[in-house]
Amino acid sequence: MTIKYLLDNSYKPSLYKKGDVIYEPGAQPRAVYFIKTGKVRMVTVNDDGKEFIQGIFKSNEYFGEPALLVNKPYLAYTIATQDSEIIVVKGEEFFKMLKEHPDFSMKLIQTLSHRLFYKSMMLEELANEHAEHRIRTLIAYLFKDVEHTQELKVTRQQLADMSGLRVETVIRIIKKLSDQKELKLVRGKIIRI
Amino acid sequence: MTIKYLLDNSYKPSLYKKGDVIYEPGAQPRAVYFIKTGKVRMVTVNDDGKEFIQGIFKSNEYFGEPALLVNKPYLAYTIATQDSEIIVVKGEEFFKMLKEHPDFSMKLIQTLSHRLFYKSMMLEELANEHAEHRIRTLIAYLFKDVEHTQELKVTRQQLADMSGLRVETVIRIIKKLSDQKELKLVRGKIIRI
DNA sequence: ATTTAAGTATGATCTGGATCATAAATTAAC
DNA sequence: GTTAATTTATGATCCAGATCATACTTAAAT
Repeated sequence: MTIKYLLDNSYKPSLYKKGDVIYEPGAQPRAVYFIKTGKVRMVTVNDDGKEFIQGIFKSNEYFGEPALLVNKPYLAYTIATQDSEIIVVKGEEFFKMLKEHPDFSMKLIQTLSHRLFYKSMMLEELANEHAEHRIRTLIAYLFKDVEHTQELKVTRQQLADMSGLRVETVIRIIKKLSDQKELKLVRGKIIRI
Repeated sequence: MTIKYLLDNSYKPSLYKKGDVIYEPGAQPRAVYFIKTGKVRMVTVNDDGKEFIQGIFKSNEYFGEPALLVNKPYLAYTIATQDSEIIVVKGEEFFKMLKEHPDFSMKLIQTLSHRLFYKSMMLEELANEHAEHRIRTLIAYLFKDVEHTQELKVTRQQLADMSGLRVETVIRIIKKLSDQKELKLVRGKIIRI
């Protein structure tokens, strides 16, 4: 719906190549980003260079609004994980869209609520649960998102970066879950059971 | 603004006593809660009974919208931490408010964005940072909220429940921060320096 | 004013997951 | 199709923070 609106109104997408940084922490937000095609990851990086994946966004989704809306510098990097076409909508235009399209405004509220749900869930996991529980929850969540496919297209490293664990730990746990027949491994890929 | 609107329109608050549970995880959301007076804490509880504080809400704030907006069962308990007057606004009325008051809708978007910011910050901390860093960040954040007062009115247990650490660990770290003159302790209370 | 409860304090021990190291298997690039 | 780069795999060691135990201090009930 919203992407359609943007396309219909002849917004031209910018092209980002795999690995390109769309914005960095500390930068002042001036726009909202609608993904026409491609995929990005939003990551915070600590002093040791360890990444934490705050979110993954794909085509027909948008990102970067919260910082713009509260007018605070970005906390995270947003990086294209593959070549992507992204429509960059200037702040004023975005606010205008919100004002003139109450249904879009409502949609945004729901989107933000969804993200809050995910973050609340992960906070609980990181605060209170052990590695195995975290990975179980995360995998269940990721599978819910792709009901048609049986295979998860995430690496162990990505799971680690989403759960605050280390690759080795994730690898060991997935192996264990596979031994316990909670999932299947085919050539390293995680298959739902 | 919003509370004023509700009061002007003669909404009657419900009374909750300290310790009362306003809603529980699993329950289907039917309302949004505006705090007239008092304070509540929103907590998730794991299988071992360990609490994680997802948020604290005080007078003139509201809570419970995300679950209503995405129409999913609550994830957390919300519990009055002191006697509170709370205006319970039914779902339909809340949606009506959103429709009829675009400025309120905009305010909500900003509120949700703020909460996302906080949760992103804490996720990064819990995923990547050690105990001392977590407590430093959390204390700085809490102090920012009360610019006038010099004393933090949170217990070590609350800090533990917000940071995913144990009381003993929090106590030791605060002692250390005090030794390093990063804060002052007066009768156990944390004072800004 | 006293009892009771909640919060702070500190030492000793234990452990889950990090870290380090090394190699095999997949996938991507040329 | 071969080389290079990721990703997966597995063992050995280490350590931050959890856990357990016990005591003291401050605040809240009665």
